[in-house]
Amino acid sequence: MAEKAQYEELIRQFSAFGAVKREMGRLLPADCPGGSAAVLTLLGRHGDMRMSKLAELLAVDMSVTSRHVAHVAERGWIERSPDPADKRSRILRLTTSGQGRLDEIADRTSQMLAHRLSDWSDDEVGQLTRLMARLRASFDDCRAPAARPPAPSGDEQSTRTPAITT
Amino acid sequence: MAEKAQYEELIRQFSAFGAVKREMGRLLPADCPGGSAAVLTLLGRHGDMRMSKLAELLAVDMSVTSRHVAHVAERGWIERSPDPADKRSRILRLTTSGQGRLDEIADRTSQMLAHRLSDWSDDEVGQLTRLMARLRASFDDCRAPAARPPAPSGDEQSTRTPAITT
DNA sequence: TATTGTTATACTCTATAACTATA
DNA sequence: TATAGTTATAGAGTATAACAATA
Repeated sequence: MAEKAQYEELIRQFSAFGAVKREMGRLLPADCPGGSAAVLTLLGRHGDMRMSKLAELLAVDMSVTSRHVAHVAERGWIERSPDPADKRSRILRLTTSGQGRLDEIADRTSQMLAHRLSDWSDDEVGQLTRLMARLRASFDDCRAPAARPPAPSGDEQSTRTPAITT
Repeated sequence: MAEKAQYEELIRQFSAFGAVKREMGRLLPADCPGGSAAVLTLLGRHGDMRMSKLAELLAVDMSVTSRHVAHVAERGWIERSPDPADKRSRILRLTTSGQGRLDEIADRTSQMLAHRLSDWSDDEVGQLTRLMARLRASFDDCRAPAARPPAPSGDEQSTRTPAITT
């Protein structure tokens, strides 16, 4: 358990991280903004999946996912096939064209990082990756533990807006 | 120097970090969005400063800084006094009210981190903080590097993508 | 002519809510 | 009634460009 000053310093780094994120975004192709790149990356990483699964991996609302997916589908980078097991669902699949786009993006961003982090050791890059993954996990875990959050309004975090309750 | 796969994994963590950032943003007061909180934090941390200095610390365009500053000034959290040395400039200063607001925000965010990172050691929090600070520095440094990186030898126009050929 | 700061405009990302079509 | 996905709307953040006042 760290001290308050340490948390405040960490929070400042969180805030400053936006500059890094924007710098990365600048080298994306004009027709492939960050949201589209994230969709391609996750489909390339985890293979075919449904909208709901993708929304969970993106950690955004399904409505947001739907827009990003529509954008990449319009450009032919993914296909949406009906799910035979559930006709409400759609299975997302990377096309050959989408794979090419993904490769291009991965090349650009990797080269950029290789340049920017040229004086980082292999181990340091790994450390940052691990710590950020754990950070994300620590935030995800706090969904159901019996702690005492300051605002006990009793709602579960979901990837989508609740349905109407009438 | 790390391998490409390692960079790609790091990039995925960058993308996923958005969820953490949004989670933090949710506990900010309704009248104090992230941009305002950042202004208060930096003024509290570094003391009085001019717009241009604040823009540099925020790592955003001055036009963006101007909007954030206007927002907090309207609420009486900072004061903008004319700079006697340069009448184009304005000196920004945290008011008592603004300091109170800042304390409240720092309390909330620190408590939240203390809760989420309750199983992190003091040293781990420090490591993440240091690595993120270094990451930011590594990006800042690459503004005018006269060095010749090994990968790109003759290819230009990596940042700017031509318009879509409809 | 250059710099400091402001404002207008546009674009991206996000969440909420309402809607459809299935289950 | 509940779930999967879509769409409409609104809010926050950002960058570019045009502008005013001053250097």
